[in-house]
Amino acid sequence: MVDTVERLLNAAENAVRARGFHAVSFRELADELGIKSASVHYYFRHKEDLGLALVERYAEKFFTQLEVNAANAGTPKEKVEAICQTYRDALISSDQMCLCGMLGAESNGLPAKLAQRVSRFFEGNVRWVSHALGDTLSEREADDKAHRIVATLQGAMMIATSLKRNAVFDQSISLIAAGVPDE
Amino acid sequence: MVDTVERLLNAAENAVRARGFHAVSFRELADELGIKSASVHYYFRHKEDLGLALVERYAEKFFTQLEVNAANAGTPKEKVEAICQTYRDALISSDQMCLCGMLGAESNGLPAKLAQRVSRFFEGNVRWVSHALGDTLSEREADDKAHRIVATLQGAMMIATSLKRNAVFDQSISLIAAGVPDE
DNA sequence: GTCTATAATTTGATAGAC
DNA sequence: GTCTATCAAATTATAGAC
Repeated sequence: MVDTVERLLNAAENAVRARGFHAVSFRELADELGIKSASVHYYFRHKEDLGLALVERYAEKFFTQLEVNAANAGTPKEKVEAICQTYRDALISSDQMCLCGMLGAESNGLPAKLAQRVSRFFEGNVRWVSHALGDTLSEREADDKAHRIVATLQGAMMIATSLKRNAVFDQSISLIAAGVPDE
Repeated sequence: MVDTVERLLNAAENAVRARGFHAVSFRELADELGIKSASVHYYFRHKEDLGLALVERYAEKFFTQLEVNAANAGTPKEKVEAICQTYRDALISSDQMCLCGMLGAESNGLPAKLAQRVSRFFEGNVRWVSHALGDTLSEREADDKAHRIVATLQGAMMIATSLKRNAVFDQSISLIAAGVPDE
């Protein structure tokens, strides 16, 4: 049997990405694992702790996978394609939007520390893209473009989820790489 | 004294845009208005009814304002600038993201009818932009571009909200109009 | 680690008086 | 239209036995 913490995080990530932080309860997660809600509290004393662990694990996995996808990317365009691919996998494989996209939307209703951790995820995203764009652009241009790319990826996931059509994601991001220098 | 329904919708829209549908309660809204939660149920029997009224009013206001902002827009570029301005006003004036952006994220956790109404909002958005792009583009190109523009606007609002920096919205969308035909 | 039991609060919702 | 009163269920969380 897999580690209980991991099973818990899996169930919680799934539930939060589908319905949001406030719509997920300890009891529901416990039921899914066949344990009691008191046992969930044993691993995560407060719901905020669970949220933090969730984002921590998600961010780690995301950036690790991003490095894998970008390993053979030389040009800025290839690097941007790599992050698009990383986002795409997150959506397509689970049919759910980004954990941080969900939590970012709910931001003002989350415990402060959790909201802050989520915003760090986005800062990391933007920094990665901005750096990937290379130095053919001014710092300001790269920063604007990076913000736009991350915003488009996140918005595309949300809208694809709402419309229940994953193809919308591909449509929305199809033109991203076109605007990026091919070296 | 303003109409109670309107005050209720104002309070609810504010709360939902800040924290999400599930994080808002009838009692909280009642307290804000100085009435009892039973009275809220008098106007909206079920929470789903409140949600539907919220989106209905939001969409109506949005598209009305969009037509106002686009009244003197001739070129595709000017029309796209008009929808960017409409989004911008929604974010800046209230420091909150789009009601439908929030509900779209929570989509899988909402009553089916409500989720469907939200998706209609996005379809309307995309259709408007696609039409605004004119016929210098192929239908497919216009559709892709429209999806991307709406996705970018929504994602930009979410990320600006998470980072608590409205300037991020302007940064993210600053390059949108540049890619649109100037006639 | 997992459980039972339970506390304290909140939630959506309804019945019925005024 | 607004209220009091109330319900049944759900929620986060804790104490303490095994």
